[in-house]
Amino acid sequence: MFRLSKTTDYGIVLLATLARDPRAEPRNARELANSSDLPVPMVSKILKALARVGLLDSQRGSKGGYRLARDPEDLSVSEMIRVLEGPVALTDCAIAPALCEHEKMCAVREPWQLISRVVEKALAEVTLADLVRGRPSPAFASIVEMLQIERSSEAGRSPDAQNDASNPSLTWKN
Amino acid sequence: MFRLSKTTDYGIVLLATLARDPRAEPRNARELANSSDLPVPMVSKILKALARVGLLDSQRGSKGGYRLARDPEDLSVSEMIRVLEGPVALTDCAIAPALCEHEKMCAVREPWQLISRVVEKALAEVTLADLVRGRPSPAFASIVEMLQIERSSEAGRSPDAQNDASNPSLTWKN
DNA sequence: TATTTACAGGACCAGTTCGGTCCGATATGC
DNA sequence: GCATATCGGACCGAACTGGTCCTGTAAATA
Repeated sequence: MFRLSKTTDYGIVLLATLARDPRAEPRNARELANSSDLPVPMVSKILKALARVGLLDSQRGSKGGYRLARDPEDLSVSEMIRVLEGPVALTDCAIAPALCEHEKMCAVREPWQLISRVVEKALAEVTLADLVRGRPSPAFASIVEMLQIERSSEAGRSPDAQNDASNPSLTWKN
Repeated sequence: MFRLSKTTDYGIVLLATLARDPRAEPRNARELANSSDLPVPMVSKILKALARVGLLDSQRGSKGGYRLARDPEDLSVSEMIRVLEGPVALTDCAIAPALCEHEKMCAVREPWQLISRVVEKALAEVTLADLVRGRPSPAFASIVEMLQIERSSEAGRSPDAQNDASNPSLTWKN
């Protein structure tokens, strides 16, 4: 139903938890589960997956645990979703045209490809660091601003200039 | 895995098929299945769903069938998705905060709400008429243009001015 | 070296969703 | 009245999801 899977959802929460307070020593599954209020076995499973795809470094043995493998500034939501549940695309034919046997007579393949890329790019403008920082990047903020302007354009260009898109103090809320 | 369900996918194809050549007489499930290259029973099921939610008018009996109930200009992809598989939101907490029991300690709820709304707005900028017409609306085209500029901004503002966003001849491809 | 801690890599399972099929009831046109 | 065609719903098997558990192994410490 067009939702992220719980694995991805929790995975991003865990990455954010790790990014929120960076420490030298690794943090184990139990500790991360507690600070994220998630079930330990599930967290353990997701951490394993994140380590396998290279987003986390794992260390075995006593005092072992997980550490972020990447700079939060260089890890986008788009990439987190991609490694946790595959390419960001609304339809199969937006990944690779050959995946859809109806492509010959399909009237909407090209639109889906473009739409998927728009969604993917928008998600690429949000980094793990943005999530933790509490406000979107200027690039994402300007997308937000643009869409709002586009939507309320029939309202006659109301002077909302004080809420400038380039204002870096824009928060995630609203 | 962050895909539209086949029901939604097929449903939009069917709506596009209906919008592509508008006729006075209704078209039945078999005919629509043939012109869309989709299995008849599935098509029938989806058409029923589309009629139930009001996107199609159905007519029973001989020479019966389905007809678009709405002007293609006034039916957005966002709305098609919403009626076929629920609200456009990447996480449960982006629909209603109360749906998530972890909300108190969740660091990423507000970002998800904003991100979901961005995706929803982008999808709202594409109408059924746009899908059929073969090119995006100027509003959607400018989103595309903006994201591309944003992405290649480190390339030093290359003079791509001939590919203006407001150029209405922009196609869905690329 | 022995012990403890903690991750790796599986298998496994119950519940739900999804794609897909079928049938009786009902409404319409001829 | 009869043929046609949708409506509404039941139904099914397969796949996926969220979630649990167990065994093996690596690292640190005493």
